[in-house]
Amino acid sequence: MGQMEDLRLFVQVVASGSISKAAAELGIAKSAVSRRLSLLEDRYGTRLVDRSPGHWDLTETGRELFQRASRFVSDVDDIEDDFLSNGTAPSGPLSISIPRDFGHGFLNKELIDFQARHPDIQLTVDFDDRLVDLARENYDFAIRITETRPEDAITMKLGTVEHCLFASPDYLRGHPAPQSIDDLPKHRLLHFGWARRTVWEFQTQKGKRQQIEFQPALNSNSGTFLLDATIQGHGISRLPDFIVTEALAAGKLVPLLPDIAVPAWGIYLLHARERRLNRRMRLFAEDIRAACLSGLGNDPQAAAQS
Amino acid sequence: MGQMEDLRLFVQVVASGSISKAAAELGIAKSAVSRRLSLLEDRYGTRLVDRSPGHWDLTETGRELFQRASRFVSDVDDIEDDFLSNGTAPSGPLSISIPRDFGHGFLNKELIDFQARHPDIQLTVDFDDRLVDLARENYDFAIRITETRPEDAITMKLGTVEHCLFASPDYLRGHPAPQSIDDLPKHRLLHFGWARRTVWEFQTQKGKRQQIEFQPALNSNSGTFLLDATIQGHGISRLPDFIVTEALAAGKLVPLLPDIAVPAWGIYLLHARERRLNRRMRLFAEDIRAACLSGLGNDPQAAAQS
DNA sequence: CTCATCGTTCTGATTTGGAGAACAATATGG
DNA sequence: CCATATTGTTCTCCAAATCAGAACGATGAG
Repeated sequence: MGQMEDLRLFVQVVASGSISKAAAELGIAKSAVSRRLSLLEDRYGTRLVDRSPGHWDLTETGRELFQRASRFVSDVDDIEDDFLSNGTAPSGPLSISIPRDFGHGFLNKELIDFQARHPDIQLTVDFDDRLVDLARENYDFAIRITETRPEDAITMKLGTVEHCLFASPDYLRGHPAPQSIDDLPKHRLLHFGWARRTVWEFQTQKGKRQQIEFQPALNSNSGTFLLDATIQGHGISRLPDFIVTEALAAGKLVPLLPDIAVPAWGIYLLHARERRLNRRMRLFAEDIRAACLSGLGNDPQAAAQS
Repeated sequence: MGQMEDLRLFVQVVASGSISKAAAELGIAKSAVSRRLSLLEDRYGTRLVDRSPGHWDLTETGRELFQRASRFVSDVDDIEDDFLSNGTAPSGPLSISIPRDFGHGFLNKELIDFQARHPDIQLTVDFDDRLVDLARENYDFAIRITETRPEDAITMKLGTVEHCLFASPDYLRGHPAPQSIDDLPKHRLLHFGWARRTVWEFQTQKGKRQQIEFQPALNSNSGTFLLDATIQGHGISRLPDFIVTEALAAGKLVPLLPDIAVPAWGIYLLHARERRLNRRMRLFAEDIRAACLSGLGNDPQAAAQS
């Protein structure tokens, strides 16, 4: 980063009125915002914001810095806007591999919008749940939703996916809803993936981690398939929010153990290690990142992670 | 870095009129300047400078960007100037360990100037050739001049020190000057360091690496001592430029094999791995780095490395 | 008094950017 | 016309910077 970027962050922080809010708006951790503000204050040898939990007060120096820095920050934004549109339209191929369910359920609109904004980019979207070999199969990007960060590519974390436990009302008529995590193995559990026996991990309201080990009643790599199976009363599944939105709204599914937290999976944007980002890739990455940050416009209530 | 810093670099490049000159003025490699300019052009999707070896032409777009970016860059510089002086004067202890010869022969003026500029900083300068233990001995910084980068600390490379071979005219009256690297082992060689047998490495004009192995006639860790010994005709030594400047000017020493290159040693600024830079350290590091970049003002002819 | 939320600090991991080598391109001088 | 020097470009590796996330302290509200 640089000192100019620090001034821009300062302007953002003051405009937000809190470190936590600024972090959410910027899409970075609040520890990073706190740290950079402190470094700026250290650099200038003076406090710019008097703050503590529940207290926020811009100092006289901070007020003056905000006033002066705001002017050039908007100058820079104007320059960026003008020159980003001033050049030739980006063109050429851009190929993305996206998990089927996530793509259809979450990114369709965004992908179409991106194509509309950049008609000269030849966008290829491959809906595929395989772990593609980015370099060999010549993808620019892949999106993956996993519990652990992929290690064989350069990854950008776009956000997280919350999971919940669901069952249909029909299933629950024949099997009383579980009252605790320990009750789960007594049920028919539908697992995303392939495993003869597997482990689901949870976090209780008190922060205690707990696992269950079980033999899945059903295995599949299709979230849509698992959704359908769950709706038809085949058992309890653990599914990401974006898959179940409609079924929940229609009353076809019921959330279970809502006080239990399922560790979120990360949404990662991957590209091959040796691939430097070109302009199309950068535009796509920025759009996708912004979309995930704002909850993809589909659900403005979705809060940015912090 | 960030997009604002890239615009600042662009302004600097245009003002310099060449990538090589801008690199020298910025104190970074020309590959880095070339790279960042290309990335900026890639980002805006248009050429900002038409350039090739010997050719330099600002495009229309580049001209406009330069004009607009120049304004806010000077705004930012004004803010930096005002706010850096606006705060309380930096104060507190700052302790540095510096090799004796390098410190006395090269940094005295700079250290005094630094103290004058920051009277509230309690500067402690320890002229010591030992490899100090930064953390245990509580130094903020150490400066070291070595062939290889120190690995047990965080290092910033300040510059390089050129070495040459020297002898006194008196010595050369009794021992004909070496005509080639192969002639060297026939001479009495004075070595900086401690070694029963050691190796000196050279690079011929054609880029070929060549070594000699020999038993030093004299070992010492004091450049001053080796200088005196060389002046008194005890043999041939390999010494850094900053030690021999006066003796050369006075005709007390004669350079040998001037077409032969001695691999330069690096000047490194070290601080303990677990030590975060405080304001005093940062000010010192910036001053020292700038001083080394400009050849320490003692020799304006010294060109910046590139 | 307890709980929730905010801000801070620390550590490990990840990303970014620079150094340097190698090479291509171009201009100049012999 | 050829050789050399200098500039600009590209690539790879490594160092440095920065971020994420965990843990903890502080503060306010109920």
